[in-house]
Amino acid sequence: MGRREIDISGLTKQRKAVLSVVRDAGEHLTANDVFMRARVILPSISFATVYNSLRFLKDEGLLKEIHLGGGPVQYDKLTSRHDHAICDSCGRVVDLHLEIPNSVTAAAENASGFRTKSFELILRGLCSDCRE
Amino acid sequence: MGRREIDISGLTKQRKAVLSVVRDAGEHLTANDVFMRARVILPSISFATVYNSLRFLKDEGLLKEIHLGGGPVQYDKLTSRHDHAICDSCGRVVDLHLEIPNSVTAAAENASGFRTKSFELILRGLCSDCRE
DNA sequence: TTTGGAATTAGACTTAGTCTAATTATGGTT
DNA sequence: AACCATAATTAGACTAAGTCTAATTCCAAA
Repeated sequence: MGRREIDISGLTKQRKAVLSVVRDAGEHLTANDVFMRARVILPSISFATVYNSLRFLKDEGLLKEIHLGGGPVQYDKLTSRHDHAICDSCGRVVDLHLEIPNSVTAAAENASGFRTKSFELILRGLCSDCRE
Repeated sequence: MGRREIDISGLTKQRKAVLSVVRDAGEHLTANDVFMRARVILPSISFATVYNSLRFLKDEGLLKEIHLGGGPVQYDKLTSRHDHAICDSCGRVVDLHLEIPNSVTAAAENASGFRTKSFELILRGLCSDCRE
């Protein structure tokens, strides 16, 4: 419904490089990580272009920004709705695919008076490694 | 259970000032807001002390840090578990008191293998003002 | 092939927060 | 009261992350 079609082939080579860096990464990347890796593909790419491209690609729905306490913003190739767990000790971030009941989001809309665009549950705790 | 007792009267005057600023505020404050207001009470207080005090008070459980996408960290006098809604357009943050079913947090622990210390649902959308 | 808008670039700039080293305050002991 | 050890505070330099600006380059359509 209403979701605009994206023509990836029409992206500039810089945007294609940035997108492929995020898509090829096994984990979430910071803007700086993306910059480092994009330079391997396209040595002349600038820092600002990486930021611009990440914003553009996010606005187009081709990738997702994740904002978690403390550190820098991370970029995620997984664009469908999902949640995150963060380890308080080592900072590891894990994707979670939780079913949040409609009753919860309905209550949230109701209580806030907001029109929901997205929602996310964030769990903070200790990962299995950090618990010993 | 096991929650250590806090003796507020034993706080330094700087920490008391910082705490009272957060407690007297109607809304969430950034560290800079706190600094500005604390200076009214205690003109000699330094920026670093505000940061140190906020960290100390957070560690003692006397206030809560809230990290939301983009902007600076905000400080909240409300220390019990609760959720937040953020307006994508004006940045307004509203506290929500949602009941998150145990089944959801259990699924999150299960899927992540994390030991949960806290969790929060963040709703992003448009507040009633910004929807016109 | 010119031209106008969009994208890119380099680098200065800003914001938010941390770190360090020197100083000051506090509580316990004699 | 004087002394000591420890903790807290201070000023200001520093860092990290990201934004902004102005000049340049690219590209598609006339």
